[in-house]
Amino acid sequence: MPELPEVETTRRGLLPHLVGRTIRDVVVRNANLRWPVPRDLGRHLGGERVLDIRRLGKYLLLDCRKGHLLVHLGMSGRLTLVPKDLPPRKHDHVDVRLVEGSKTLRLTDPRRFGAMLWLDGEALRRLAKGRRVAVKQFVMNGRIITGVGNIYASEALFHAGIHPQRSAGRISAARWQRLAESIRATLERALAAGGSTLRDFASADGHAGRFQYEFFVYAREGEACRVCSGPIRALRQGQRSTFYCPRCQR
DNA sequence: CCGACAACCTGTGAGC
DNA sequence: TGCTCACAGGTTGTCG
Repeated sequence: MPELPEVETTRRGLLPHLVGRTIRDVVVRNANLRWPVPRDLGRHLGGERVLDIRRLGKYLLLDCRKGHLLVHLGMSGRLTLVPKDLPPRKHDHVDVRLVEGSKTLRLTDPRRFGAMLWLDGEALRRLAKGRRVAVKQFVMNGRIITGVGNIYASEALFHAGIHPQRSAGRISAARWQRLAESIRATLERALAAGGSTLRDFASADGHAGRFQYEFFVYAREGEACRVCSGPIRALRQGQRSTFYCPRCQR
């Protein structure tokens, strides 16, 4: 019966058992859910550590370094920790096995309206295929990626070495993967620094953020690139300012 | 823009 | 007991 309270209850139940744990591999017994479960899920997830578990609406996201495991419980799905040698029953479609410990994360779903997908650079590349919109506007599109705004789009593109005006559909798979990881890493570093304060942001206890001191490009027009020493440039895309290094970003 | 509806699939309970 | 039917938490895409 997974409506929001059920999904959130699942998230809270899994959190203390999964965060910090490393995934060994994945067993897909039946890939026929709402969308096919990727056969190579184990290749992506094997060796990845679960950094956090988040909920977006009724979707669950297991955050890892290289991507995110998206789970939807559909109409009849359950995500439970079971003893690792418990034999699978009829509707136990996927097991996510952990490196140490005695538990396995098991997806059960009789009606198979649920979903389990791996979100990474390759997923972004597929969404971007054929699209001529600039990559910066693409990553800021809330229907594609949630939560990437103007500052962090510029910073992440710099770290991925991608020019902000490049068409989203003209970026190679390897560079999409680099960008996906760079977005996650940039957001995490900014979070650790308490966010960025340009003029008005303050945290709940009234303190300014500190990430603005770690900017590589944002609001640094004319200053020296911290990597190549060339001048940082600015431009406008869709009424928003963009900062980039023309030498480091292609 | 909206609402209606179909599609995906299995299990359960009601009614005959 | 056994069969058929309606209906069940969700999401997405199409049609009017």
